[in-house]
Amino acid sequence: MVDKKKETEEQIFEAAERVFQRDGYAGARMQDIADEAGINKSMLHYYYRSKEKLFQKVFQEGMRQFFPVIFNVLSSDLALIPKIEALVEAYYTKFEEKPHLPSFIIHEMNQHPDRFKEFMKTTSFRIPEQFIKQIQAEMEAGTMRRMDVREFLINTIGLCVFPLVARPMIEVVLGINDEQFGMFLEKRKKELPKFILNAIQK
Amino acid sequence: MVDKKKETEEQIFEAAERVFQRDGYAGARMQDIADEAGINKSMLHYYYRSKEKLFQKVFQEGMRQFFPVIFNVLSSDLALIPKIEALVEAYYTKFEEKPHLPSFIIHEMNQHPDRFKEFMKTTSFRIPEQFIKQIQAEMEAGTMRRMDVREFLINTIGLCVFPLVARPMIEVVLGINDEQFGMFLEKRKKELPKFILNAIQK
DNA sequence: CTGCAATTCAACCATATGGTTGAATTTTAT
DNA sequence: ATAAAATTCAACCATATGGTTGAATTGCAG
Repeated sequence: MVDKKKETEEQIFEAAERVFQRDGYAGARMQDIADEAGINKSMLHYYYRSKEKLFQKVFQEGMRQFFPVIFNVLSSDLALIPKIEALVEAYYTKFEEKPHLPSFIIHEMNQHPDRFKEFMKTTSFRIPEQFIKQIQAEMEAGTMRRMDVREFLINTIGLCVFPLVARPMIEVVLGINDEQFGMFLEKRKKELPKFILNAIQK
Repeated sequence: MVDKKKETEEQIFEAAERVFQRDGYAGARMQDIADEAGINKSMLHYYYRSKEKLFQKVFQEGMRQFFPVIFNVLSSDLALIPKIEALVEAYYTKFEEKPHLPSFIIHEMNQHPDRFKEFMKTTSFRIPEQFIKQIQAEMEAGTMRRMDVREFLINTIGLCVFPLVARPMIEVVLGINDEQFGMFLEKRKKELPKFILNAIQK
């Protein structure tokens, strides 16, 4: 019966993930989460005491999916070029399942910047030391133009994330539909690394 | 009295702008808007019939500030390099006054993508023809590497916008505070054009 | 089979929220 | 001064929403 308990708890959590990521904290309804989980509202409070607590879990789990995707790749042993290719690839495959995650993180971090910063610090999400050294080595060796590593990282992440959070805008400006957007991202997987590599080449 | 009327209507609108852009549609409270405007709730409904209607105005005005910033610069007569510099400059000075505008637009466009797309179409926000021709000319002349114009535009906008919507994340990852973030953007005004120009150079 | 713990559900409660009304007061244009 | 418009205020309404409760049901160990 412990198994069954875990199962239900898990179902609720996954439902909460979908609803919160789609609607945001303020827009999410506990009833919607219950419906999505196929259970009754009382269960939500039986397992998680309040909307706030349930949200915290969803948000923190979202963070754990959002940042390690980047940092794990960054701290790998790959050379610069395959590393950037892997980073782009990781982004665009990871968020296929959870398309709302990037905009969710961005929206909620802006709603409660202090809480967000606190969480980032306690979980020690940092720029991997390994990556900083790698970039510096490339610059020393003259295989990459000199620039601020942080600036480079922000640009790279921004280039990956932006299309995912600006999807409706991109669809209308490019005059494409949802299906074609998928193709656009596929093509982008190949084009974006070129753009980034060109930007840092001497 | 027409003047006074306009004045109050304007005050309400500006208050609504601040509250909606900060809290989003779902998070905004009509009472908060009334307080912010220094008037009472009845006035909101006297001038704007409902939360929804007031929001529509705020959102549409936000769009008119967000897109023409880009498109006016893009369709100007500037050469490519000063144009990119002007674009970055325009972004980072424009949104100093309304720091929440970019994340507001992104959040709400994702909440109602169809409504958003409809609005974009009726107001005919498009990639300026002038700009497309300019880029193609550069590529013909061999002063720029061949790439998809749309891809180039999305990258440029993404690079401008991302820091503005990911501010808390950037502050914590770089270990800086709000004041230092301002300096970061100042420095970025100079660095970003270099990055972009390098990325499209042959 | 039985009793206990886990689980479910419907009904309910208190509050927040968007919205309305109408009368009283103030401001403004003429 | 007067009429029209603008503004304020308090009270009110209907609904939505987060949260609670207790009885009923289910599942499992003994």
